[in-house]
Amino acid sequence: MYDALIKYFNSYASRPLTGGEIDLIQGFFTPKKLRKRQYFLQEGEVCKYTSFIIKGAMRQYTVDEKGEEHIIKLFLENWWASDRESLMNKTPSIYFIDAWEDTEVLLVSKTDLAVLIDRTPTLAEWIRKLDTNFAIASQRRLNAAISLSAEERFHDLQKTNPAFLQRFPQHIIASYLGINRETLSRIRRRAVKK
Amino acid sequence: MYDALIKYFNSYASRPLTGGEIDLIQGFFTPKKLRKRQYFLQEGEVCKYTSFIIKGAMRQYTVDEKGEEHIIKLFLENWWASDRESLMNKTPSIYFIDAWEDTEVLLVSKTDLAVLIDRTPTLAEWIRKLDTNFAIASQRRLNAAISLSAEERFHDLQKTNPAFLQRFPQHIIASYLGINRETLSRIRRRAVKK
DNA sequence: CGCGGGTTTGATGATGCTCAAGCCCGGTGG
DNA sequence: CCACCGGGCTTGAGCATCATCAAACCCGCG
Repeated sequence: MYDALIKYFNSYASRPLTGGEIDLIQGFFTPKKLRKRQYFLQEGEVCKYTSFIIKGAMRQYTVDEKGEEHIIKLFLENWWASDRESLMNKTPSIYFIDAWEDTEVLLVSKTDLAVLIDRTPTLAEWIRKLDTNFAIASQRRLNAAISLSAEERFHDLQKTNPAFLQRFPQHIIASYLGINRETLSRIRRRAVKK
Repeated sequence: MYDALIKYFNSYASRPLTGGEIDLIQGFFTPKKLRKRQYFLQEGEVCKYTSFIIKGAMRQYTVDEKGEEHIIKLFLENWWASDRESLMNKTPSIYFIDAWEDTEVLLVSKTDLAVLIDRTPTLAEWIRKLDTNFAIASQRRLNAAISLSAEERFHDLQKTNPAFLQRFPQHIIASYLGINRETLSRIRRRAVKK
């Protein structure tokens, strides 16, 4: 159950977690199962937990006045899903987060995570690296969104996150890329031809 | 010289910096002046320093095959400019960073900053908050880039970063928004009419 | 005065969106 | 076993938005 989490933390660590640390971590994370389409967070709620995905797939998105969903992020195994803004500031979220497949996660509250980070240097190291990686990825994705055409963005995604294409239907991918279903369909047709 | 920096750190702290800590910080940051158009970082270089802007304005951008600049970020006083990806991984940067006005910055190397964070809890607190804020801002900007039209993005910028409009010319703003100069010009004309 | 950097304007065209229809496929119920 | 339904994908026609190209303008400065 917790194996994936421990393995994940160790992959970021310069020294593996001790038995005591592992016990500590296990005490703070609680498992939860989400059915497909089940909300982890709804717009207007305050986000209470960060979730680590053991198995499954999730998405984070906004819904505009016309009822259209705009996918902000997609998550698979070994990713973290939460709305940090809502979590940090205790403000109502502007995002939805839900499961796209039946999903198993490990939950941890903001305060518990802070305690863990405080007590285990390995986790302090981890969160710094995670934040950095996130910053880097955001930068790159923003660059793609601003400077590439729809077609180029799709090919960029094929390179950087091919797994998404296997796990999410096309209309989700299209939204993630900021284009619409029909356009993506045409782009793919053109790509196959060559 | 260092006042702005100390004041800035204190604004993030739950307890003000002690005299000793201030001395420590001052020892690690070195002042530098950049003329307008002077590079802080060029594509292909490895980024060595993080710079804190005392006075002035900077921009971070990529240049595509056609020689077009795509503005990724804009910086003003009390912001931090660096390419974290290059800095962390010691890899050649894919970005340019330069001064848009004559600018004064305080430089700190990666290792020095790590030492500082290690020794002063206030800075450890600061970097966590900074990373979080950055994550939040990226999320929002990405959302804007994906789900808003050119016109909406401009009005969003007017709300969220009005200072940019005062300090940078329109073609820079246009690039930052991912649209071209002419389009921005027309958007503004329409906005004035109303 | 002329030059450079920046902005505006117009004409034209590509890119991507909207709307509408049809197809494919797996699941459900008569 | 077949009909039907829903979700997802494709296709086409027409249109809006935005980019491109070219020209002119504006203004501060040497």
